[in-house]
Amino acid sequence: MQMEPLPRQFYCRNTVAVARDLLGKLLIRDFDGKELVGGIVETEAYGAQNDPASHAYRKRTDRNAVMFGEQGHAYVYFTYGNHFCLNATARDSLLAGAVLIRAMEPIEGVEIMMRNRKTSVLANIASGPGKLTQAMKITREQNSADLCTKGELYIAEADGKINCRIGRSSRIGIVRALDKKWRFFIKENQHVSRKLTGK
DNA sequence: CTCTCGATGCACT
DNA sequence: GTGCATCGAGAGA
Repeated sequence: MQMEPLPRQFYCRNTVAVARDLLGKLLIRDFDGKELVGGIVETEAYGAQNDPASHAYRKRTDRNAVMFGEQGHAYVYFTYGNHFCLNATARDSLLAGAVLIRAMEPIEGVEIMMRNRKTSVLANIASGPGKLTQAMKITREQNSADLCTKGELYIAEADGKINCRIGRSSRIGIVRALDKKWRFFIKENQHVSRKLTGK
């Protein structure tokens, strides 16, 4: 697949708008000479001082530093003792911001993803933030990677039109700022939306 | 099918 | 010491 990365400009906008617009884009991982590709189907926006649920709510630290840096970079963090989560940094006028990429639909390199995930059930390959990073072998090593250049990890426009309905809700797995409807997902993917909302 | 609960490591208080 | 932007096994229905 020959795909051009999304321009830096794309990420230099309101974080919530970027989260919505990342739906349907392609996440591309160059791993060990193989290309792993997935279509993004679920995202969440995280802000700065305006967002009590964000890692960047308080101050800049070693962990969240990337969220305060240039837009269009990967912010990867480790959580719950087992999992990595992938974000794309994005913001306009705020101090910090990022979009959590929660789920994707495997498109290319599916065999390798199955091996990484130790399952052959397609709907279980990347239907969650921890699963997605496991399928694509994304770890802290990819933290701060530039998503706007063709490298080990980037995001590109998909071919053709994405014809789908977009759903919106509170964010998952947090207890603060539940009034903010900053989670976006492609409705057609019932596996993903059902599993992750628990409904 | 749904729900509960333990694992597990690290950032931050 | 506390609390996670989670996952999957296992139990119950």
